[in-house]
Amino acid sequence: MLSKKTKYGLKALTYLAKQEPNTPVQISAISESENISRKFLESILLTLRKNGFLGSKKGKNGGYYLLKDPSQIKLAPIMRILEGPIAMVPCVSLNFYEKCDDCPDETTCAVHKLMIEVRDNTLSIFNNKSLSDLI
Amino acid sequence: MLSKKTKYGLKALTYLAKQEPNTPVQISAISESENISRKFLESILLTLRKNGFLGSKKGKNGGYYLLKDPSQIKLAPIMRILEGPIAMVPCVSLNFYEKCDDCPDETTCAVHKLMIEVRDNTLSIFNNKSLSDLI
DNA sequence: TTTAAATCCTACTATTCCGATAGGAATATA
DNA sequence: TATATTCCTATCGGAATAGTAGGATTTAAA
Repeated sequence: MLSKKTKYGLKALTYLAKQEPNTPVQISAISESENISRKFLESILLTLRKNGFLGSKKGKNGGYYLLKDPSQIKLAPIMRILEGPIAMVPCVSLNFYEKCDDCPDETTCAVHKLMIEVRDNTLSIFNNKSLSDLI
Repeated sequence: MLSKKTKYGLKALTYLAKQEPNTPVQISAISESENISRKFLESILLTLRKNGFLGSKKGKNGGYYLLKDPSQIKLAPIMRILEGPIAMVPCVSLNFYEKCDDCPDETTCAVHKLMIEVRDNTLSIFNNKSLSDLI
């Protein structure tokens, strides 16, 4: 299940992608338009900024704006920042790999093979779509 | 992320698929072979039995066995029983649909459309694979 | 220069879910 | 009758989720 954090983050980014470029949009404008708790959204936008997806301007008339053209912002990195691994099991994750406690040998694990296939499918969607595809 | 419950369930079913048909296999045999907590596995097999995937025999020399040929047991229903919805958001789930609080109109929601695509991809894998493909 | 408006930052909290455990009841076999 | 097994309910600690609180900091405009 997608966390609210990720869902709200995607919605906020899509909202920003529809605005005039490089013009700061205030958190409250986004939160009201998208029905997201203002404070929660605040923390989400903060992590998106810290990870290089958003720029911000403080003070009066401040806000957030996209740092790149929506067509240049692929979904996969966003998903990784907000949601974490795209894979359904850590032993199959490209960016968050972890060995399973119970598995002596990954190469013979039935679940492992299956989840690689699922990951590849999902990943190809997130790699081939950008913010502009969500508008 | 796949829950341990689902992962262990799939492993247990795969293990049973490799055994002689209609011959009860004890929980402890599976739990030892697959490195799964015995008590936890017990509860997983119980729900699989209650949902018609497994038969059981009580008492001495009892155990669990598959009710159908492994090639006839598709993965999608197993996933739904153990993991719940296959979709990443409830508003896109075929079997566990729920409306989103924040979305006034699903048809215009960017996340909604995206997640339908992800669901369709994942679902086609789970619909087209059966236990015999995991062996 | 003051005031208001905005982000920034840290910490806290309530609730839910996950993974597991406990302990015994029921049942079947030898 | 003894033993081995599943069946069932209940409980529990820890982690994660979805926020909330409150103030510090910065900027623009009056």
